[in-house]
Order: sequence, then C-alpha cells, then structure tokens
Amino acid sequence: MNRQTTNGGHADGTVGKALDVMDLVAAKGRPARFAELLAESDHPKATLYRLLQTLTSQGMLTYDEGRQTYAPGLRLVRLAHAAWQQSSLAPIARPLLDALSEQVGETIHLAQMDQGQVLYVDKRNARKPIDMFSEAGKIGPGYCTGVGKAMMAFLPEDDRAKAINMQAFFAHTPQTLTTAEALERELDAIRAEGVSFDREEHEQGIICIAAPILSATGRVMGALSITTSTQRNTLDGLEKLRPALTETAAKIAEAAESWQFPD
Amino acid sequence: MNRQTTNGGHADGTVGKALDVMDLVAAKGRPARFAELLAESDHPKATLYRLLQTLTSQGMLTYDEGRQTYAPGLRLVRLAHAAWQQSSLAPIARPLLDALSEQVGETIHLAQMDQGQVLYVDKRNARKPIDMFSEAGKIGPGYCTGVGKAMMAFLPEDDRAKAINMQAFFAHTPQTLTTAEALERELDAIRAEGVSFDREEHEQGIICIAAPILSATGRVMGALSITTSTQRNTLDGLEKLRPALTETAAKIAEAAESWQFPD
DNA sequence: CGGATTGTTCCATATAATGAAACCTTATTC
DNA sequence: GAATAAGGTTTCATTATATGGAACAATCCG
Repeated sequence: MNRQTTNGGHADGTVGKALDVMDLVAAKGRPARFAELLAESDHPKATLYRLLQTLTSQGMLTYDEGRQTYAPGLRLVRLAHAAWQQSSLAPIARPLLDALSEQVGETIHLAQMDQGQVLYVDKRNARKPIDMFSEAGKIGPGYCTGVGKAMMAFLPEDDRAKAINMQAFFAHTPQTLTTAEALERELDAIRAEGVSFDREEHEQGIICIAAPILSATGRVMGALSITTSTQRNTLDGLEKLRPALTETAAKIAEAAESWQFPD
Repeated sequence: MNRQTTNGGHADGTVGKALDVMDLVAAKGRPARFAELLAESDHPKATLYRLLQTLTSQGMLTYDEGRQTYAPGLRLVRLAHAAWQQSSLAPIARPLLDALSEQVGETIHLAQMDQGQVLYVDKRNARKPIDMFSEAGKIGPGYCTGVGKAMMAFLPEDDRAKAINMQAFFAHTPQTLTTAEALERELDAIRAEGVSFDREEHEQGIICIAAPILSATGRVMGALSITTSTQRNTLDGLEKLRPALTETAAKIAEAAESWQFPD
C-alpha cells in the first residue's frame, strides 16, 4: 500500500519522529528549552534528547548554548528555497501576480493545499511588494478562507470529504461556517459559481474573492485571491474584479502546465 | 563522539541519511526520477527507495505519480517560514532594510553564514533592477562575495580557518581570489578596514560593498551589502554609501540583540 | 547547605533499517 | 507480438540503530 497523504498524527519510523520534533520546535514560534519540548512531546527524555541532538548536528535546528534553547535552523531555509521554486506555483505565477497587483491594487494571495490547510506561497501587498519567506510559508484554515474554499470546492469527491473532515470549524467570527453541512452547501455553490467569497468569515472586516487554479484536466493546483477590507471595498466591488482574477488564474494554470505539473 | 558541524559527506544515523536524500533532491533543482537519484546516492536501491517513501509520506517530498518524479515538498515551506522568522535576522532587519533601500536605491542583500557558505535571508531590489541571481534561501560562495568575505573576516580565528578550508576557490572571473593565502590577506585588510568589497569577483560587471553585522561582543551575526553594476556605479561610488551601510548594519545588530541573539 | 529542577550519559533490549535478490511492470526492440 | 531490457517495488533474514528506564551531573533555589 502506498501512503501518499502527508502524515497527520503518528509517525512512521525514526525519520517521522524526528520530523515531528521539527514541527514541535517550529510550532513554538520562539526558541524553546528542552524541558518545554519534553512536556509537549510524548517521547521519553533520552529519546527526545538524542533526536534534538541529531537534528542540531544536521543543521535542521540551531542550539543556543547561552540560553539553552532550540530553534529551527538555516538548513531549512536553504531546502525550502528549492521547495518553493520547484513544487509551488509561486515562481511561475510571479509575473502574473505582479500584473494583477498592478491592475487591481489590492492585496493578492497565492495559495496551495497542504494537509487540508491553506499554505500561502506568494503574496502581493496592496501597496508595496514583499519578499519571499516573510509571508510565504504561512498556513491558514481551509474552511473559512477564500482560497481554502475555492480549492476544496474543486477537489475530487473523496479528497473533498477528507479535507472537510480535517477542518476545525472554529468560529473566528459570527460569519464563519461552523458545520460540515454548511460548508458542503457552500462548496456546491462555489462549484456552480466558479469563484468563492470570504464574507468576513476568518477575520472581521476582511473580505475576499478567490478562484481555483485548475489544470486542463480539472485537477486543483492552487488558488488565487484578491483581499480587501470592508472599509476599502465591498463584495460587489470585488465581484467586479472577477474577470481579472479568473483570467490570471487561468494564465497561471496554463503557464504551470506548459512547464511541469502533470496529472 | 559528538559531531556538531553540519554534515558534509557522511551522515549520523537514519535521520542524517534521510536529510542527505533531501539535499540530493533539492540540489537537482527539478523533479528527479528514482534512477537519477539512485545513480548519485551511494545507497542500495531498496534503501533509497524506502527513504524516499518515508520522506514522501512525511510531506517533505512530493511524488508526482504521472511523471514518477520526486521534488521537495510543501511541508518544507511551512517549516522554513518558522526558521526564517526565528533564526534569521531578516524579520528584525526588515524595516531597516526598507529604509536603506529607500536611501541608496541600489540592490541590498542581507546574508548569514551557514556551513562556510553565504545564505541570503533577505533582499531589496534596486529601483531599476538588474538581472542577477539571488533570492532569499539562495546560497552563494563565501570566498568571492562581499557578504561572505565580510563575515569570514570577523570570525574567531579557528572558525575562520575552518571556513576558509571549506571554500572551493573556483575562478568565477579573472578577479576571483583563488588561493587560501590571497583570501587570508584580503580578510586581514577587511578586518582593518571594517567593510569588504566585491570587485567583480563573483560575476563580471557586478560590484558591491558589504559590512558585517556584529553583536556587542563581536560575534558575527550576518552581513549586509549594497550591490550594483559597473554600468550604474563604481567602487568609489559605493564607498560613499559606506556610512549608510555601516549605520544600518549597526542598527540591525542592536535591534537583534535587544530581542534575542545572545552570546 | 540540602533539595529541587533540568540536562546528560549508560547499556541491555527492542525495534527499525538494511540490502541482496526475487519479483513485478512498463517501455523497447526485433 | 513475443522477447528483452530497464525501471520500479517487495521480501526476508540479518544487522545496525534507536530506545528508554534508571543512574548520573550540573545548576538553580531558598
């Protein structure tokens, strides 16, 4: 049996455990001490200790002798550069995002799906352009973001069911869809409509329109969104940007397929 | 025995081997087939196969069923975001880079040292961008870049010796320093001078001025450079930007120390 | 100075990785 | 279209590696 979904809870082998530890350290968001990590992992002391040593010796973590803390290492940044270039739409979409940004003057997100979550791989700010890893690499929920819903809507039935199952359905705002049923209905509508809207479902005052990026055969490659605030614009206003959005999404799909991204 | 330098040739444990495979895939720069990877790794078929399976199942690699190729996975991008935020100077230096960029209008690089190589962690483009390699996450040689020399010059003696040992001394241009002796002399001069210059040593027509970013106790945290082309400017012209450069470098050091980065 | 708390090392045992070879499966050739 | 080759996957006895309970240091704390 071939396991192709990324692993959610339990790890296979030593490598899996080591990567879990990586996640643990990364999730802390700040340098973490041994004891802290020990408390959150279910590994015995000695095991975690040696895992940390190995990762540190490999440059995946950095150990701060002074404060006795572990943090993600720079080797990751190197590796991620390759990942970003090769398995994300970002480098291909770059000039197209620039053009769209120029045209609409609002914040733009390019996202892909990773384990039921939204992974942002590129972004343009309303005002000035930003740089790679500052925003790229961030993750977000699938069920209450424009890009998340746009991608889920066009997933094959079983993948969609799996993705829906992974959602937390936490009510970020009063508008958040908080049940699988509500989400499913919404996804049906999105599939009929071709684009999705975020109606302040994730953050109060933030709205967006998003479109999936689909391969010629209909496979979901990613999603593209234009985001704004209720102070600057309205849902109707966003609707007007729809042609620019879907056109760019189509262009990205085309560009991606001509270079790689098969089926 | 504790191996603390990141791995150059041989790995410790299974995790090390797995990470070697990651490097291998990342280094290819494009989706790679099993056989290709097999040829370059010294693992037996079955071993490499299972290593790849594990990494894929962990989301560190993505496997393209259609083309039967492996590429770095998106989980890396997620992890790298954490690494970039926590163990790089970039997020701290961000506003300062913006200001410097505004002021000098040339390309700016922020780099750190990783295994004797230069790792670029942030960048600002010149107002009129010139075509040249570099993005965050990219790596470069230490011995023939402004930032590389600036950092090496201020390393403690033994670390410096180690770093010099790791250099390839490939002659990218006629100006490249191609011996350890020449480099050492250059580093002495840089230490006396406080800043380094790249005199078209890495790429014909590209010059830069760079300054180290030093902690209060003199530890090398990174380096900052202003890059231009011989068409746009001269070494003398760059010399004039020196105050702005060193001042920004100092500010970054200060900002970094007040938040973390110990000794 | 006792008594915690936190971090590191040992070592017999359990577990997981190994790799040679067999076995599929898909291209290629005649 | 059968034969052959190349690429990819699985098996299984063997071996190397990771494991974790417990002992040991080191550091902190009142």
